[in-house]
Amino acid sequence: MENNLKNRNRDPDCPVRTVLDRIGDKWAVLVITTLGEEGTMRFNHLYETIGDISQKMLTVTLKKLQEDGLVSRKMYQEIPPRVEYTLTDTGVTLVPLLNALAEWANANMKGIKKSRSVYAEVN
Amino acid sequence: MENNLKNRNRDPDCPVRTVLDRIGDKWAVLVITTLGEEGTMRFNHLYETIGDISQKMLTVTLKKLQEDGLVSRKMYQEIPPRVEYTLTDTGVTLVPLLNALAEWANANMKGIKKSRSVYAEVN
DNA sequence: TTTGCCAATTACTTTGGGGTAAGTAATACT
DNA sequence: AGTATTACTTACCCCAAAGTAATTGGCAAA
Repeated sequence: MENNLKNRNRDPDCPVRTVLDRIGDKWAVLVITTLGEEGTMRFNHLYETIGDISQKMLTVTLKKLQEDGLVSRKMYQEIPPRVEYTLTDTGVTLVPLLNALAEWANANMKGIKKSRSVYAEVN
Repeated sequence: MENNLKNRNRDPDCPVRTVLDRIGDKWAVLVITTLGEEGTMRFNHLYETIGDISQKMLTVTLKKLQEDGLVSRKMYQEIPPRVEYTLTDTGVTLVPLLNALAEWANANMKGIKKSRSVYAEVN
């Protein structure tokens, strides 16, 4: 409660920013919410479910999420290769927050779109 | 509940993406949470409170938020000019969600940083 | 008369996110 | 022999987002 706004915002280690670097990433959010609904998934399953992500961005995003300990990766020594991705316990705790945002989005999209079109008319 | 994941994700009007376009923006989040704490603020007050945003990005961000109807702008015909920014009712409803994310960030930053450093060592 | 204030705007440059396409390893199938 | 599969990696390129720095307008105070 007694946080100093200025200090918080200037802090290079600001937790909010640390998190936004990941959560603000559209692909990361999509991966987390998708894993949150489907549980464990293989690479191509994620790739097809998300639909418009490229392989490159999926690889990059998964790597970042592993790095942060939000997603775990399990590789099977088989041919053809099999790799499974699952949310970690920490990752799971993020899902309800993202879902809350999604619900907010659903509830407010109409108003936002209307506001945008009104704004566009005036300008 | 019976949402089809694939359809949802391929939908160009997907609410989640519509919202992420704004919420995923680091500056927008900073502006909303700052206004959420301080109430009405003038341009320079926001500028100084956020600290490391440029005037340009603050202007651009405020414009986007107005466009979406999340922030209202009130201009006084005075010299030197005075402009006040306030969250709209819709904008206010977003604050607790963003604060929840901030709390999550605070609670999990330590773990994330540790995970990152462990990951860095291995690779 | 020069400076400062406030809220921008403009011009210019840089960064990097993200796309496409091709390549890779190792094996099984035809 | 040739092709498919899986989970990537690599190389190359583009464009929009964001940063920097200078400028504006109109008035008041030093």
